[in-house]
Amino acid sequence: MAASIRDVAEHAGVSVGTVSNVLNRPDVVSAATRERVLDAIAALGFVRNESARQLRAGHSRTIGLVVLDIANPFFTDVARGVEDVANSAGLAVILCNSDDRPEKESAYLDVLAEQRVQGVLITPTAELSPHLQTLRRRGVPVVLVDRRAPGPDQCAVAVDDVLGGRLAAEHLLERGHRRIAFIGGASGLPQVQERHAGIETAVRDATGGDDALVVFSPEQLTVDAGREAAARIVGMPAARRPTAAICANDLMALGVLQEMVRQGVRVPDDFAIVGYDDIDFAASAAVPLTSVRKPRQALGSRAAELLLDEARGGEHAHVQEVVEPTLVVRESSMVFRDREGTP
Amino acid sequence: MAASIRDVAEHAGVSVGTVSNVLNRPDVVSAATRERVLDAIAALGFVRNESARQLRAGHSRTIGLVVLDIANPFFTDVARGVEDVANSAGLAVILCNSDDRPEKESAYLDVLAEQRVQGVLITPTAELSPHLQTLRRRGVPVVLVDRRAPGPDQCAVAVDDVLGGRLAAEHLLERGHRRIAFIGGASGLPQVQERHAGIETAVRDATGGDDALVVFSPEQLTVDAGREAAARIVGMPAARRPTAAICANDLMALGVLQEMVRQGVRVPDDFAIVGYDDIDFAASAAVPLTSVRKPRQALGSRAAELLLDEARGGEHAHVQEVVEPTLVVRESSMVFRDREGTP
DNA sequence: CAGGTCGTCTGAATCGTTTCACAACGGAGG
DNA sequence: CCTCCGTTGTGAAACGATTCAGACGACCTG
Repeated sequence: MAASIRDVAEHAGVSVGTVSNVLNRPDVVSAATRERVLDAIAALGFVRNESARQLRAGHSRTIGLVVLDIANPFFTDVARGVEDVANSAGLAVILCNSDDRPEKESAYLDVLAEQRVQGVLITPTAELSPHLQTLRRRGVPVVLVDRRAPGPDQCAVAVDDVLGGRLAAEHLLERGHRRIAFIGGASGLPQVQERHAGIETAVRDATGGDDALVVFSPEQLTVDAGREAAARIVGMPAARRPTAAICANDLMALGVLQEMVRQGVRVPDDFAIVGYDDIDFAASAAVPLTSVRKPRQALGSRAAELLLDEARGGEHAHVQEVVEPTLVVRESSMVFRDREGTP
Repeated sequence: MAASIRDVAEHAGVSVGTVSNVLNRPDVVSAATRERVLDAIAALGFVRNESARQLRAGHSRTIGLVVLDIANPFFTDVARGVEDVANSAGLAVILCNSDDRPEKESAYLDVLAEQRVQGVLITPTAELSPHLQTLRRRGVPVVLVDRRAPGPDQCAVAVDDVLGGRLAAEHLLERGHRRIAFIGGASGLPQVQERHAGIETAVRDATGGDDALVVFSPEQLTVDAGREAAARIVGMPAARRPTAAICANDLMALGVLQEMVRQGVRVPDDFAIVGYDDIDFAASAAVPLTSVRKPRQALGSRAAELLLDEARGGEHAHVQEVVEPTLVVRESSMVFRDREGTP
């Protein structure tokens, strides 16, 4: 059906080797011949067959990216960072969505192995899949994204989530909150556990105990889960009810915000909310969300750079980067006096 | 490096043909031999080489999906629909983001052609790229998503955006609005133009003229663009200032909402907003957005089904589907009396 | 017992590209 | 005129899986 390099060769009256040279090393072929070959290519509508190239080369010109939740804008921003770097290196990205489910993750890792991707970028589910180990044993570089490496034999670009949790908690504690909810997930993601730990430390430092912290662990880290948690908070007796919440991600924070508003709870006057990730929608919520900012796109591009370096071969020093998040204070956690500038 | 089918054959003491049979037609090989081959596969950690399969097969086991803006949750929802269908057919999806730029789109179409994808799903930029025609001439099925087909020789799953625009406009007109802004894009996307046309019709039917409609055409359909348009609206003299806006998508609507709130304009009491697409974030905005709902995920899955049907070969009747959107009324367009239930 | 059938396995051809050793040619230098 | 060299171009051997015609027994049937 499709024209092959051989058809082009015949049409141009040269050998297949020459056509290949025109394609890959145009300088070694004379201008006249090159012209003829190029004409033939245009005439036949020839398009290189990547499969054949890859077969010969032993590897493909793609990398895999496996994320936890494609519906979370955090990950689309990461993906964009990855894409930019990969594209300028002439690589395509195969984007896979594990939905935080180990089976889906494993299935995708198998697909990527069969595709002979040059490397895999992954924000893994709670447990590191054995398929990841297998991949690495086969010599496929794997870089963890938004997750610390388990050892020094692997690259990772992570965020200091203990610090992130601490920043969020200290911010609320400074504003006088003494009953704070942490709305995290039950999946056991270390990122979330670290945030929890950071919050606990800050709370303990400020109050001398854990009593000020109420933990909610919904199944998933979604907007709906945030809504439900908010409903439960509103239903608590006033004496024990938290006055603020730190959410494990902005999706949940938006859910909390929405439910609070729906129930007539004023944000931030009656209830303060701090999110995590600082996705764009956090700033565009009608009550803009205070959030712990991670460099979303940079996370992706940096991880991709490390992956490409490792894939390029040569000496490669594994790097475990941990970037520090910052707190972006917006209206959702400002008590009224702050807005007015009076003490 | 990696074990090939030949290594497996040697290790198991059989021919390569037999190994291939174990992989593809396990029933034609005796249980004993199958066992031996399976053991060898496990022992060597053999993983099929997709490139070789594809080369032989003449096509890959992937489809391409090209979207206008991966940061827009509308498209991630579409992508999820595509993914579900593709995965259960054993196909992988290569997700490409054109950013509404024809050059990027063309570049990605070239990549997809080289990958010998089984088909391409695309929400194209304003002009249909010649690369699309080329693809189709090469026999690669192309299905348009959220865009009408230019002719009957092609599948498409579109939305009746004239109706969508009309629904949005009638809703506002019924509530008494007589100066309405349409915040669309300058890129010339037919979807947006149709919405515009539907709005114009409704306005003309209700008021007998075009005077009630003010059109804004920002460069892009983003949150920021929405914010800027809102700022311009607020800056207009009260006599000419619209009392409501219909936005070409929810991203812009969220931007408008945010800026209005920031400027102290009450939504919906002082200004009503209607978005388009009904992304999840529309409902979770603190002033929940009225929006024109499109079946986002279904759009993707239906398009993928059509593509697979066409790719499967056999007789395939091209289908141009046009689904009807519905208006989801939420708070952002409810005037106060509506909320209270009084006329 | 010849001939046929069935189940199982083999081996070679094939897909389209890249790569590399080598051939052909022309010109420069001796 | 011969040799040497650089420039171009050739052609065949990979890469790894699939497929298909056919080999080979074993078994059945008339």
